[in-house]
Amino acid sequence: MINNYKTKQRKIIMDYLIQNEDKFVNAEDILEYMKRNNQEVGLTTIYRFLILLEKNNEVRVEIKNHTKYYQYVSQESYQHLFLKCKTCGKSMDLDCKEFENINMHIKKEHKFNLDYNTIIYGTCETCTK
Amino acid sequence: MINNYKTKQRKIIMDYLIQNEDKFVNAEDILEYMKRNNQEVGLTTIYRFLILLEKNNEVRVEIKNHTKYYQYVSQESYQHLFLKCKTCGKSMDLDCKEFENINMHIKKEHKFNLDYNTIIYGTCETCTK
DNA sequence: GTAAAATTGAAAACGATTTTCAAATTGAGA
DNA sequence: TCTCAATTTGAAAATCGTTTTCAATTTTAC
Repeated sequence: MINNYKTKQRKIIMDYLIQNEDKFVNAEDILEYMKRNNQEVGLTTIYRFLILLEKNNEVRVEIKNHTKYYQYVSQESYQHLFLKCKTCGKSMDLDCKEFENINMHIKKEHKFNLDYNTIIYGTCETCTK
Repeated sequence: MINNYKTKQRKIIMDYLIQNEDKFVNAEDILEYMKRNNQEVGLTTIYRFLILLEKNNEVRVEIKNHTKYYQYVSQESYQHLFLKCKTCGKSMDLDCKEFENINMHIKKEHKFNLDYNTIIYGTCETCTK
């Protein structure tokens, strides 16, 4: 949660990301929002800021068709596993309790510390049928 | 395990992937191997075959710096979680027994069927220090 | 053996992202 | 508040992995 929102442009981008916390958006989505709202933010600036957010673990990242999609993650200090259906895109957090078990097992037995905001892919019940 | 290896080109690519089962390789790696061994396989063919293998769940896929890397997975019918250190690249399968618990929990409580060969990222013990 | 289907590969196109570089903005210290 | 250094911005150009195109070749089915 480093203070990266000093400039007008970054504040606007952050607003958009927070407004759309429930979905994954890409640079183009952000640019279009800017245009619709007559905000002046260049595409280059958007890309640069997204890279910064990624480095700071403030977003989940997903790549689809050679395009990066971002989802803002509010509680930066809170570690998650995140389930996502490859078919319909539906997604959910793995509840904290179960996550702790998995995390502990992996830490103790496999000597790995899971990343923040890892996305695990699968297929949801509806799409499985 | 569909029979996609009818042609000379595909056989050579498969040989290379199986030889390098322990690492992730990209299209360029495969092309260079071809050149070194005076095999005639075009880059387009390599890309096309990799897309096919991905569709058939015969490879694990990882994207790094806008480049796709592939790792051949021998037992196609066997579902894995795969841990990978983001820093040093070291990786390992999550052992079957523990995986079953996680898989069951996710299936029952969250109504999700995990993908084959999902990669989970983290940091290994050495790199954490 | 023959026609249809699938595969190949060189070249061109694509397109998301990054780089460049000069101008504008912001921050820190006087 | 002024000043200079550091950071940020953005338009345009470059990058580069991947995909498309299309004609030629190979494979398959009957």
